[in-house]
Amino acid sequence: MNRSTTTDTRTRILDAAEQLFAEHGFDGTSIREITRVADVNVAAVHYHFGSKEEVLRGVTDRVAGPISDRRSQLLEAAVAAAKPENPDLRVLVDAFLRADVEILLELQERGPRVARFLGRTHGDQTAWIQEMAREQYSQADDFFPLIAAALPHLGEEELTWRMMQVVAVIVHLFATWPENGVTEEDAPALLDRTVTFLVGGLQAPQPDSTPTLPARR
Amino acid sequence: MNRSTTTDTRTRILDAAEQLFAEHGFDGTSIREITRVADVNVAAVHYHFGSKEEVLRGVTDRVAGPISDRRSQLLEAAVAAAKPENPDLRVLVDAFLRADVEILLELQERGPRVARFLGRTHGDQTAWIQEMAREQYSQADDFFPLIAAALPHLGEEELTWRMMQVVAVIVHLFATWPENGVTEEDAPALLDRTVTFLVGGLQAPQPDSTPTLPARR
DNA sequence: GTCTATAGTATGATAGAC
DNA sequence: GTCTATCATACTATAGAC
Repeated sequence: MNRSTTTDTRTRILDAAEQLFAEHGFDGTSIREITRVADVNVAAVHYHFGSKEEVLRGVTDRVAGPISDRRSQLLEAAVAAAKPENPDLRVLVDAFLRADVEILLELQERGPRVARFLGRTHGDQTAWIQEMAREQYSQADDFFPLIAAALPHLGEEELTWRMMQVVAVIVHLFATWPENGVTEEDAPALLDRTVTFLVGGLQAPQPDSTPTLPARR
Repeated sequence: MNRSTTTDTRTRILDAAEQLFAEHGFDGTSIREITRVADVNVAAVHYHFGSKEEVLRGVTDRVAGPISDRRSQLLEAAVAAAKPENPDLRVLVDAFLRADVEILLELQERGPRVARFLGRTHGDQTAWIQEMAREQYSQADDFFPLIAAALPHLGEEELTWRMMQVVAVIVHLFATWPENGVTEEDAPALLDRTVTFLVGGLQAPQPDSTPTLPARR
């Protein structure tokens, strides 16, 4: 009773693609490599997905769903717990990142693979891949007004710029996720240090000089 | 008197490769695409460089030299100006980033191309590309002890981790460098906001929880 | 749904004339 | 140093039998 009899073709393709995209990126992975790892035929990939692009979309979809749900939960909880006039930035940034980390832990040995897949996909500079990645994390935008309220000293343009750097750090965190995974015990420390660094950057004073784009006055 | 008569083959190959690697990355660029843009023959690339890998190395070498020199100068200046017992973190981080930005400005219309090339190369997760990129910026390590002295409240492991995030932000800054470039007037504001964010993160308190790897006591 | 076979094209690299 | 021609291999994708 080996893997190829217990798991259906579509899932085996997704598993193989997830691993290979994580290791070598989209351009660095060929359909034929996927078929070799998945132990399926070339035609099977085109039957189930239609193209290499759609395989990437399939892998992304499978991963984004659970994370998205969890993030929504944590956002709701953060909103419920927040004192509207005195929002706690640390709690917000923590909730933002916690969804990913918790899902990665739940995925067990698949966690590192998914972490690096996310790092690769969100770090990719190819236009359509970037769009796809952002689409699937659009509800992350819901955090923006809350974080903005916690940082009243920042202009809107400055905050937007800083949030992009926050995302860059998180993406880098995933891209360099330890191959052996992160244990349940280590996760809180990882969250703690990351949130501490990001909150420090976010809370820095508004720079004196005029930003490149017109900031809110 | 067109370009192909005024510029030698080797340089035309480097120019084309720099542009294409910046736009599509290493895996996304083929030698034949390079030859089309450079208006040279396939064999010329192999004559001058030997392989696609060596072309990337050639582009990196050409770009790294001037930046490396400038960074050394700025480091020296920062050391000379520093009060040994009270080092100014902001000056150090500024000097670290300023070398790249100044060279990019001097490169004029080639600047955005080089910025994105650097972003791509340093963001690439492929092992040999990562090694190559780090090799060429090894003198960046000279900043470490100075920055460490300015942050005595951080354990060594925590500081190492934070410096990796600093580099990640800078790499992301380059990868998303505006296509139209950054004007001489905008550069100070860009430096200012980036340094402000990074210094904020670096100066955040040491996290309470035990880090993943043993920290210095 | 799964397979073989193959079309049609692109790839990195090299040999050898000039 | 530069070129044409070509090798050997890889690629995405599809047609058509079962």
